[in-house]
Amino acid sequence: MDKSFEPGQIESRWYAQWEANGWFKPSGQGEPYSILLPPPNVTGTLHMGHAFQHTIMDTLIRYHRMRGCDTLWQLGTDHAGIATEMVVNRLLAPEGKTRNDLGRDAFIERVWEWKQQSGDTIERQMRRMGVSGDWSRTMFTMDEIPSEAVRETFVRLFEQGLIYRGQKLVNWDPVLKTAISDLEVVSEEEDGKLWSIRYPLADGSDSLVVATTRPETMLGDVAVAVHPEDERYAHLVGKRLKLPLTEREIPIIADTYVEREFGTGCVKITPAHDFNDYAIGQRHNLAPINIFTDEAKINDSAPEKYRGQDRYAARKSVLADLEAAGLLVEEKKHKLQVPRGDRTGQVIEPYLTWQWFVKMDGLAARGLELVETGKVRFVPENWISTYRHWLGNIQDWCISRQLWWGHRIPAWYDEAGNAYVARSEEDAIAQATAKHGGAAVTLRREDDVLETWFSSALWAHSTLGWPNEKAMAERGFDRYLPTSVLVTGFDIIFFWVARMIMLTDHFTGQVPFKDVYITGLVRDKDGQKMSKSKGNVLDPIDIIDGIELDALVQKRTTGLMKPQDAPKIEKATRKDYPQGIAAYGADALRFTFASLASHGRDIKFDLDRCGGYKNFCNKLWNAARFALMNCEGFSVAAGTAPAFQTEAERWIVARLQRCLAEVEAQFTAYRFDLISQALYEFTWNEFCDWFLELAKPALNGDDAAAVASTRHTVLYVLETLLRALHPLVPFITEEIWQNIAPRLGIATPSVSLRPYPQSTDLAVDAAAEGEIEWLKAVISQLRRIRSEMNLAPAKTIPLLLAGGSASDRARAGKFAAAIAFLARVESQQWLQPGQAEPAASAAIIGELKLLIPLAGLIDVGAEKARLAKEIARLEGEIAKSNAKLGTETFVANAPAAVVEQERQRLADHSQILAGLREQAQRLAAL
RNA sequence: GGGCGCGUAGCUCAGCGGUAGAGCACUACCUUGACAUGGUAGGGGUCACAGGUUCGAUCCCUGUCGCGCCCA
Repeated sequence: MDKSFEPGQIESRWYAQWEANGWFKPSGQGEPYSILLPPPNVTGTLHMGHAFQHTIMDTLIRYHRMRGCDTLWQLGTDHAGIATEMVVNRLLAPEGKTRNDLGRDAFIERVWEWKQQSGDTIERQMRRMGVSGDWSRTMFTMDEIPSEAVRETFVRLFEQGLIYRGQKLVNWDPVLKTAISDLEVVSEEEDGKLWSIRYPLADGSDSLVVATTRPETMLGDVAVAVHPEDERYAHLVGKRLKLPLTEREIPIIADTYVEREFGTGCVKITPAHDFNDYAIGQRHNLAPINIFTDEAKINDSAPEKYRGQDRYAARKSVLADLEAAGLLVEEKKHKLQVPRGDRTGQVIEPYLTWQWFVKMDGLAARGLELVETGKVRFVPENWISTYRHWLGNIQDWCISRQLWWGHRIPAWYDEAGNAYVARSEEDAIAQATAKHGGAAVTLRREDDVLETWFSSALWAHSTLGWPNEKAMAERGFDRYLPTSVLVTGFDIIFFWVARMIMLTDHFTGQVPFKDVYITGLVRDKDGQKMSKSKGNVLDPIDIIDGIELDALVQKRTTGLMKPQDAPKIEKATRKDYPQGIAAYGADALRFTFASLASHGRDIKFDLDRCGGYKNFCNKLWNAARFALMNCEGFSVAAGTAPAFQTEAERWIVARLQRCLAEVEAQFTAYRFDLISQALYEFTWNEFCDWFLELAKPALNGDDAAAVASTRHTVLYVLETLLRALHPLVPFITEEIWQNIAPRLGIATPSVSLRPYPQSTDLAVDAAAEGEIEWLKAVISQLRRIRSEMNLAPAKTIPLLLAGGSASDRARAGKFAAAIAFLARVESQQWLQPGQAEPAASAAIIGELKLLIPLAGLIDVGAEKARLAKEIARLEGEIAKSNAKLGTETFVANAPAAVVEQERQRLADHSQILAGLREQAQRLAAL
């Protein structure tokens, strides 16, 4: 093995072998354990959020696979309607073409070409992360099986009366010219203006003033509303206004929606262009007037002079005309919430269109019930309230999108506009013919497609073959549904988790998954969301492979929506990463993600932390080198248990047992941070820092049995540890394991095929733990004296031991070699009772006194100061204990064990204090 | 306005009714033979603030302040 761990050389090699051997496929044996991959955009690239979640899923899958489960990790990709269509639109732009120039079929052809070309990028990147899913059964949402599921679902829901077509106000992206979901609209505060406009009464007797941030929409006003209890306007309610710039008259109505304090207390009502106004319009039976085209230009419902103007041009014209008419009262600055599409960044227009909807009330009630009754469990469980809140206030789900890329809605229209929903065109024709009394009809297929989340909502059962019985049998529908756990972010609880729960239950009677583990969102180290426009994006692959500064700057500053931000981003990048990014390797990155996966909602990613875990990998690597160097020519037959000859061996096994018990418990609790912490601490602080150090004198000692046993135990514990770590850091553990396993006679081809170590496999020897804790205390005390007395590390010291119990004497004898080696002690000698102590630096452990003679080594003044400090500390502790034990209520009310513990602490501290005081007096007498 | 959550070491975060922890950063010493991506020792916290419950509160309750996110 090389002197240091170099991740790049080993990762690709092992991954290829694992995959080629088919080890990621379900074994078909054991208890089923399955996970659905939230399908990433097929033409996208891997980002930190994916890398994080994939790490969690892979760790769970590898853990359960090693525990003998029949593990299925269902992989797949999503067609991502809007996102993909936009990318292809952008590709067409340089050719000077739009999708309409190509026509539907040719455009879709181009999308498939693009998918062909870029579609495996993210899958390649997932392999770099070590993702051990079953690639052989990966699915794409536009494949035949999920497409059939989509058609079948749509038709059945329609037949059940749960899908309908209706005209409603939706969020409209006027550039993409499609409806988008509420959840794809991001409202942020922006600088705008508030205009006050005077509306005269129709009879000319009076006027009132409305305030608006969108004056152009006045062309579609159908009323002005005031608060019913607003005395200022009470006399006007019911009267009519003459709407400026148009010839229309509109009523003044009263509605409690109006906030009296806002603006003038008069609100213009434009039902076709505002969600609140739409609701008011319905309450007051006012027909909406739509004044926009699908591109947000003024349409023919408005006075002629404004027709064809873009919404912002129209705003200018309207304001100019109002000004000219003397009706513009005021213009002032105003902050307002502006809704923008999260894909395009365009200002979204509430827009009245015909769309397809799923009725949600019944489905939502059932979805709620499944979670409330624990059929689906949220981890952490407080996410239930988010889920509950959304389902409790749910609106019907608008599923149609005016796009071309996606599942085309299986509906056909006749010339009269009647819709026929059917599994095929033949069925639709048959329905239409029947309706028309057998007369031949011409049908036109619905142009719209379904929104992407519609197919994702079926993902749990469609990937298992539903509704095709043959496919269901082949893919293990009965075996793997419900899946074991869904790992996903809280941002898509609504988009995806809730819809999957509702639809999988509705069509299969099963929940899609038993647990939902909700992860936090990966942010940068300052808690900022990572985004291209902020220029703080990290690419997981760059962390694995490393990247030069210039290349990183280049990456971050190209393709920006606002190219003017490039200098700022470049500057920040050069400051944050003056050396670029080093290659940390996939294992370090995975371990970092695991250790950050506490149950919070933000994961602040700090590269320094990743550096720490790369060092951890190197530590493990070198521990293995040590083991191999000391085991040359040593091997045992398969299945031979170590003899655990020495206390140190029995101690490390006991510590390993406790570590494994912790890991088991934390896997159950989905606490990957605590899993990684337990393994990190065991590996570094116990195995490396103490066991391997204690092994050195044992391996170099004269006791042949101890040498053999220690060698065996080093290998045994290391092999067990590698198995325990494998689900988190698969590459490095495989590489090391391949070197270790043959020494133990293990012929298994991969660590991933070995059983996960269980705490119950190992014995805890409490006596050995006590012995080694004593030894650690002695060595720590001696090291502390050495350090505080400024003794050079290489300098050896003589040690005198005084007092002490029989067990102290036995232990000192037994561990003489370890003490000599680890504390650099050249001689060890017991003072006889009554024998005078020389001037010395001292430490006390229970009844035992450790003395390092001053002669030539130690400065008396320094030792006095050291003692004084330690005495003061102990006095503080003792005072605290005394105060507690002196409180009657404490002794009376606290649990006996707590009181006893406090007494013991007082006794221990007092004993040490007495010894140190005696020592201080002795020095004072010199 | 409604809801959820968070304020613990310089930074990122665990913890949780009974002696405040980790990683990184920091200080001193050390290139000894697994590892300087390292070793040894060390410094650093009135656990946001104020009340309350309790023998005992960083932890439970209430309020205040500050900061996020989601929904209106």
